[in-house]
Amino acid sequence: MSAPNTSPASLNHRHLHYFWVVAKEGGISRAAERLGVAVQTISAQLKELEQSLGTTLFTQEGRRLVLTEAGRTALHYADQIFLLGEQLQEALQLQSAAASLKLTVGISDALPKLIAYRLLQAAIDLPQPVRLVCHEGEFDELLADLALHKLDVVLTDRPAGSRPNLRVYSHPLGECRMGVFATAELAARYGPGFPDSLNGAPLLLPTRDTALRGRIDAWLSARNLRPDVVGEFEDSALMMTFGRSGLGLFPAPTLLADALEEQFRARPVGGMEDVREQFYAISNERKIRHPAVEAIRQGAEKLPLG
Amino acid sequence: MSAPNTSPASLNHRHLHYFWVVAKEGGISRAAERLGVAVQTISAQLKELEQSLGTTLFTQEGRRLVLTEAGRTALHYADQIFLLGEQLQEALQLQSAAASLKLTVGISDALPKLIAYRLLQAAIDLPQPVRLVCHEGEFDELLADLALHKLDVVLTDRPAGSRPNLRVYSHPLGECRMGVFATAELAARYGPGFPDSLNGAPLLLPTRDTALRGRIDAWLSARNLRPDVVGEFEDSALMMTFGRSGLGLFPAPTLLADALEEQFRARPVGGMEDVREQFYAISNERKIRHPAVEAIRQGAEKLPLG
DNA sequence: CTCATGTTCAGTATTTTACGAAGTAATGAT
DNA sequence: ATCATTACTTCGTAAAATACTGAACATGAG
Repeated sequence: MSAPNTSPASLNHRHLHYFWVVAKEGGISRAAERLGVAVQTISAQLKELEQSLGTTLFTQEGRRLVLTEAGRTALHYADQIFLLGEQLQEALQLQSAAASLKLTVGISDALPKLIAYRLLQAAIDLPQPVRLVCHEGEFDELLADLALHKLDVVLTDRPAGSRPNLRVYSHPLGECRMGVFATAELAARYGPGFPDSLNGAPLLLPTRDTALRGRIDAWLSARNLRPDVVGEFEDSALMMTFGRSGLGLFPAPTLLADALEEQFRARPVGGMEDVREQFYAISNERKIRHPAVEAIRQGAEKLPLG
Repeated sequence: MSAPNTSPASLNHRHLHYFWVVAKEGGISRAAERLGVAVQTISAQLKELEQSLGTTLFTQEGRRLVLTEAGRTALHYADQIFLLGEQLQEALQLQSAAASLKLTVGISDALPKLIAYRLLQAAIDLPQPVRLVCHEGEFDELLADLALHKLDVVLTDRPAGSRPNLRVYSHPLGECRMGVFATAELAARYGPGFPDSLNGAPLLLPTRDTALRGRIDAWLSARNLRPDVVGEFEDSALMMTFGRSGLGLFPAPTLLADALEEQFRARPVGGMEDVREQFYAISNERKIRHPAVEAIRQGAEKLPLG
């Protein structure tokens, strides 16, 4: 319970400030001039301060005001108080200048790194500097970290289903058409006759627990295609790395065609109509408060993802 | 034309106080309860503080407010600032409690000590404790010290005449009838036939530079009395001490009859009609500001001096 | 004496602070 | 899922604190 307010009504900073300036300037008129305030005002406020403190701060000696003993004591404290006030403002100014916004983001393994990069670009491009901390991991782990506030946001390829104990919100960021890619050699062999050419073709796929895998399986079976699944990967970057070595064809966002050519020497083999990879930002709040996360969401709207 | 305002508008103490309490209480609602104001008020003032500081101090995490890094810095300073504020008030409270009012008084030699004591009684009896510093001396010396602010007031038996370079003000305190006193033996001898018995009687008198001496001389000559002036004294107490030894009769305020009997074994010999000793307080100010001096002046009005 | 400084007062304007009502979010219970 | 609860915000207006004008007055200094 709050104590019976032994603490005397906290002293008025404005009054103290006037007192301080008057003491520094050595007179009410000069203080009034410096403060841009009428002398009567200062005189009255000084009186109120003296009343609230229960002491007289100045005595009129001759034609000038002279600090009393109590006044000198008060001035001593006021000096320190206002010094601290200035230091506080300086400290925060420095801090905010140096303080880049910190964005701790979890990136789902299944999300192509390049997509993640393009999404995060919006945050990096914010006027204020952003310090990015990226964690990669499995979807569930990331959600757990998010709930514990160890992450500000999770970027992933699917919304967070309704979970009993987890209160998280999925913000759709967009989607992107998928295609099949491979090394130039494999592309030359399987490109013609696509998609029928996929029958028996060596194919790398995401693991079954990803959103994308289900859509690809559906797409294949709708066309009665039976590729030879030579590898399954949780991490799409790992899949592409294997694909680069010529182990098999692999699915990827068509959007990334150029980047895949450059980084993985991969050529497009064919498009997978209807199969789209979706992207979500998952946060703890229905309404996104973190400015960098909001930047990501807004940036995604304009991004040519699909 | 708002200048770049290098000097940051001095931060609002009230805002900072609200921030401080919110941080301490861990929430706006609890802070509002403790401060006895509405939550909206605090919320708004917090926003203004954040704006004025250019940083956000709290983030809403779930349903509670959590200090940001800047907020923690600000809290650190606020702690010190409000600690100082409390200390300031405490210090002044102690100081004013212990700080007895200091009254430096000059007492003219010619003024009877007992009169001085009775005059000062009013100051001593003030509700606030008074620390008395008494200086005795000659009238002119005391006036000089007064002008130098080494004395708050001079108690004397005459007003300060208009002096060219001295700006002092005489406040009449009252007057008191005079009588002639002596040891029991002398009183028995000279009492009968008073005042004619004074002819040839051994008499002690104040020196010629006192106000009282002039009046006594006038009184004597008006009655054609020629006493034998066996001693002149600047200090009335010294005169009475000699009188106590039986050296001669001496004048004194009739008011002090009881005290003279007790202290100096002196008996009244007779009264001196028309001779009165007057008392004045001399100060540097036309209007008395020193509360103890004012108490003396007021106390003298009620005192049975005459 | 005059000038500079400070006090006091009355009446009014401006700024700051406060609050009621309504709204948004997150949370926990049914 | 729906709903009440808690916590905070926003908006518009009311109350309070602060400031100003203008004028009279006190006092000490030159």
